[in-house]
Amino acid sequence: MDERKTLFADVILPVPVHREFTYRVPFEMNTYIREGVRVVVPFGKSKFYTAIVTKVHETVPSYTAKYVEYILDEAPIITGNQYAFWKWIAKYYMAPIGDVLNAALPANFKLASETKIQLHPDFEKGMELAEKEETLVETLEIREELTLKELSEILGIKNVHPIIKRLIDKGIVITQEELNQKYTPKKESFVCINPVFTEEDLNNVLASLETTKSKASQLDGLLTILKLRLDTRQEYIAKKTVLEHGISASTLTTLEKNGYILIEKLEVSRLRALDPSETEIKELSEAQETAYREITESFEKHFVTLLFGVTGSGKTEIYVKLIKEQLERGKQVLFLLPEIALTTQLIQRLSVYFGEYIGVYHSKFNQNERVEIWNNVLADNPSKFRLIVGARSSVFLPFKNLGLIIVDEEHESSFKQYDPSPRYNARDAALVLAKLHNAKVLLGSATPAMETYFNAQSGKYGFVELTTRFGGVQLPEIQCADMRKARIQKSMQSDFSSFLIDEIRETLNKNKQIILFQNRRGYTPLWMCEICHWTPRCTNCDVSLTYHKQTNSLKCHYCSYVQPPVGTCAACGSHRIKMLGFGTEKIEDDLATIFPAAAIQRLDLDTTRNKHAYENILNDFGERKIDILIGTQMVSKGLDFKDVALVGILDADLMLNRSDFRAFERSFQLMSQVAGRAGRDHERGKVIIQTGDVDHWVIQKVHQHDYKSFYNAEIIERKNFFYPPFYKIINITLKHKDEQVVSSGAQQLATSLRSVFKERVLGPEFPVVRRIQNQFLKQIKLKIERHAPDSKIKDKISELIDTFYSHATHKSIRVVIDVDPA
DNA sequence: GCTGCGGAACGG
DNA sequence: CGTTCCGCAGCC
Repeated sequence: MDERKTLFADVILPVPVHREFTYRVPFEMNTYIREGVRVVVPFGKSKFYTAIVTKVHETVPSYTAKYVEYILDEAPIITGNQYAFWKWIAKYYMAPIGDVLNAALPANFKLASETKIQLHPDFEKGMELAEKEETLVETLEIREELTLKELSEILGIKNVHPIIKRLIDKGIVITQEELNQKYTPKKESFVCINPVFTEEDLNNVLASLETTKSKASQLDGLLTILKLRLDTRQEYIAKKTVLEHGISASTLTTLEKNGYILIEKLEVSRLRALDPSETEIKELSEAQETAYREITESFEKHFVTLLFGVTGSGKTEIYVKLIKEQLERGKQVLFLLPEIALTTQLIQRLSVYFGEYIGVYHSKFNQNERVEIWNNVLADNPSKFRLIVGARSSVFLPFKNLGLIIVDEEHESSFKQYDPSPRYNARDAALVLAKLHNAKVLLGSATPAMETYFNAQSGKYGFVELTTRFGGVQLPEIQCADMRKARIQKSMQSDFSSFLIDEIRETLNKNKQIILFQNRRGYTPLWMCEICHWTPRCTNCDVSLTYHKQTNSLKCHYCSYVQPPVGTCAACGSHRIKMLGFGTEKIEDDLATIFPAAAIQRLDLDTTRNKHAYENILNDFGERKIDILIGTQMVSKGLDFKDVALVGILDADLMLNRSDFRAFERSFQLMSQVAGRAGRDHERGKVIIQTGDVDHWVIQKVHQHDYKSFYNAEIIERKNFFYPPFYKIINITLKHKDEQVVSSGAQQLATSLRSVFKERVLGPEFPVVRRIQNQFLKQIKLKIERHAPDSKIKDKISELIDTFYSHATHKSIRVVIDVDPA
């Protein structure tokens, strides 16, 4: 009787919707349906999607549910902990659960159907057709099937549905939903000795081959395979390997034909095995040893601990020891890093210790590779991928047995995702993940986020400090170049102070390397008519265009708008257009004129578009093929090169004058991190900061390498102005193409929020850039007390936004919510 | 009155 | 998100 029960399944669909959907389970699936498996379900009029089952129950819904089409997995591919984690992300960051699913699952786990158009099998020519119908039929005769997108391109029509409907009615075409399964295992050829042969048979075969000269290559081949089998202790030898040993493919074919060997295609992993090695962990220095011991002790009392260690203090070795200990206990470890720091440099360092135990997971990995890592983590495979080193999205892997999460460079803003939704912070989410697994968290940084240091100070987190640089190298000597003075004295050479130029020259003479940092790409960010102050602006966004010399074009950094440079002022017709400001491109250019003999390379978004560009540039720098590296933020992270003797920060004011509440925190972090690139080996490095405000307190703190006193000063500001860590911020941005609509909408939403949250509501205001991609923006900020009931507040906000949307005039306004903005 | 477009509603 | 429905503008 049990079999006849009517079951229903609640599922999450990969669409940006907040709720789950209920489907009916066909009886024959009753024994197979379970929580955490993927199912294929119809959704809407004609689509099929992969969905995740979250609950199987018998509650009959108030509507007639559609049936589950089929079940894709025998066993769950997501765990109960993961579901809880997804729900937390959705709730805390106010994101649709479908968006969380999309972020969490590798794309190849999802299959979606796509509508394809085909000619009706009974269609015969001769019918009277309209021009567009004729074109379509002709194309289908050649192409057989077309997607809706292709069709719309061919016909030059945006809405193709009416045409298709007409053609279906006339019996000319049919539509078909094609499901595309994406994950395919990778296969390679392997050879093995035919297992029917006993040892004795084999000897006979060898002996017989030996007697005939013409069979020498066969003998050679067979012996090679036998040797490889002995060496590797594997029955199956990769064909590739045999070929590398000088055996020809034709020999192998002959051996197979004679029945001596078998050649088979076997599934292989796409994941390159890292060179395993049995390196003993480097002896920790006394300071490291102490820190290690303190962390272990701290973990007994605190579930999160901050490791505050100056740049170059050797945090990695401490991590290694902690990871090793967890692995020995049979636990999984997650090591989170900002995307950009996931360079081969660090992975190689770790692979020396952990070899095959490491799985690397980040955006440059293709979808098939991600599925493989996923499956291995899910299986809690005891010999593979025990340690996941990854960027923010690796918090979504199906951990079963997590013992420790390390978040290195925890202050990095790139742990926060903005686009697409969910707008989550992987560092904060990691804490929740760890809690679910009863695992420990170690946050590491030389310049902790204000929130983190605050929590460590208040005793919420454990705190361990590492104050000396590894090997006793001194922190770099930091000096300021007073740009205001330099400009008055006219001692500038383009955008460089003579002080910096002299230092660069001296460094080059000493045959050392230089890193120059400027947080702005392109050539010049601003062109201005000297007569009337007109500047070329983007037609879609409210920003001025940046000149890129490389492409000789004016580009918008907010949308893809590009236009040729202008020679005359569009407002007054004058030809006197001057360039203001400077980006990495201009620095590269000017420097090449001043130091024609130096090898100069730029490292920014524009030079790292290709997959391996970043790696290649770093390799060249490591091999001393580059003397001067000029870059944006990219140069501030994880670069570890011993011959860098000088670091120049070209425009500190640019960072300090930004209008967001984290401007000082970011400036301090960025400058300290860039400075840390200097003098990583024996010699003390030098850092020069160009600024118009040498007395600026933040610059003073950077100069003194004094994070704590920076923190103590900044924390007062945060308290006085109701900012984190004392208050949590929620940004609500409204977008609409009509400025009037967005303004009045924002005003009304702010009023309704204010009725509940009172003075915690700020705005609405135009953000710094008030129009992006032809959408006007208005921003409302909420500042909520740290200890306020989070869940209740978010429910209330959602409710108010729902009410807001129920007004006809607001339906076309897009509302974007960003919780804890970076 | 037809066609094509864009906005809004909705999916189970 | 993708589809569908609906109202509207432009056109003959």
